[in-house]
Amino acid sequence: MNNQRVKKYRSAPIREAICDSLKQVNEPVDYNQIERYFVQNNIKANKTTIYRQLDSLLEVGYISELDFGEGKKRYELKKKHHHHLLCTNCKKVECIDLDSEVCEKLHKLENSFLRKNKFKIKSHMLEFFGLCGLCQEQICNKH
Amino acid sequence: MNNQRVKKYRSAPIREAICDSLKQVNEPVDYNQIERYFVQNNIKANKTTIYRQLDSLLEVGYISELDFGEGKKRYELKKKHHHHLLCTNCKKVECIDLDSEVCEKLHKLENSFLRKNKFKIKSHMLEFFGLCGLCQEQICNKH
DNA sequence: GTCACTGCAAAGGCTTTGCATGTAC
DNA sequence: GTACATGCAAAGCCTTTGCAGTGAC
Repeated sequence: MNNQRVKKYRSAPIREAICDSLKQVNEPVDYNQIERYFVQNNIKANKTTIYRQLDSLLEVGYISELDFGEGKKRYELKKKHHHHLLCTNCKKVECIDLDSEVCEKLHKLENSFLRKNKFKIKSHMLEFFGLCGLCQEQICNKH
Repeated sequence: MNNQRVKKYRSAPIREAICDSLKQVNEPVDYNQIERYFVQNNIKANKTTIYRQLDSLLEVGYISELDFGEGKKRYELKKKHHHHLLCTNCKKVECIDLDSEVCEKLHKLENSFLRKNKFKIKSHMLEFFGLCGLCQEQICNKH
């Protein structure tokens, strides 16, 4: 039983433009931000095409898909495992690295799950929610 | 400036039924599972009403809303801070407690963000994805 | 000639909004 | 009589599907 479809990717301007748009920023972006990039750069593309090329990029593992519970997905270039800070006020997302001590603890933890819960961990998601510097100021000034 | 709307909740059978449905299970459930509970128990309720009462329950902090990137929300009775194991195959969600050492590390970390990134953490989300015991067996047997 | 790339229109899934009725306090 | 509880229909948002044309290999 061999399920591995071998898909031959061809040159695809839209796909490359999506990659460019993701390279522009250091944060996970949603569909709308990608569309905005296309408009600003005079690139015409259909919604369907963009979503399909995002799928292709996910398939080949060039990008990652993220969900912060906003009712939509975000995408970012795949890179070294990291985490995010999401400002619940302005919705800005920052990427952060955790110090290795914490990561090590998490990985040890994951192994222990296999023993205790018979659960084989494949990945985890650790995201932080709060207020970025700017929003803290703004909210304090309101009083 | 006082934004605090004082909402007086009245007796609401639908709201209570939602609570009952959540008490039945020890896992975060989605809208469909709540609806199924209603059908099974011969409770008639409109979709809108259910969603609105879920909002009310969120407002008063009786339940929590969760998002595992499934394109829908899950709800659970609010309880002591904990985390989840989500089986990527059968979609079952288990609640887990982390040992206090890990939690402490995470909280220390959160405080350090305020100093380093000027980011005031209000909450975090740590969820694990993998295969539950049953699915591991099933998938192994396939070969 | 197969299959990837693209577009258009439509549908699909989950959730929210608008409007209207009934009813508790 | 205000405002909460409920229902129905419709819309909204994000995403996917179906069908069809073009073009690369």
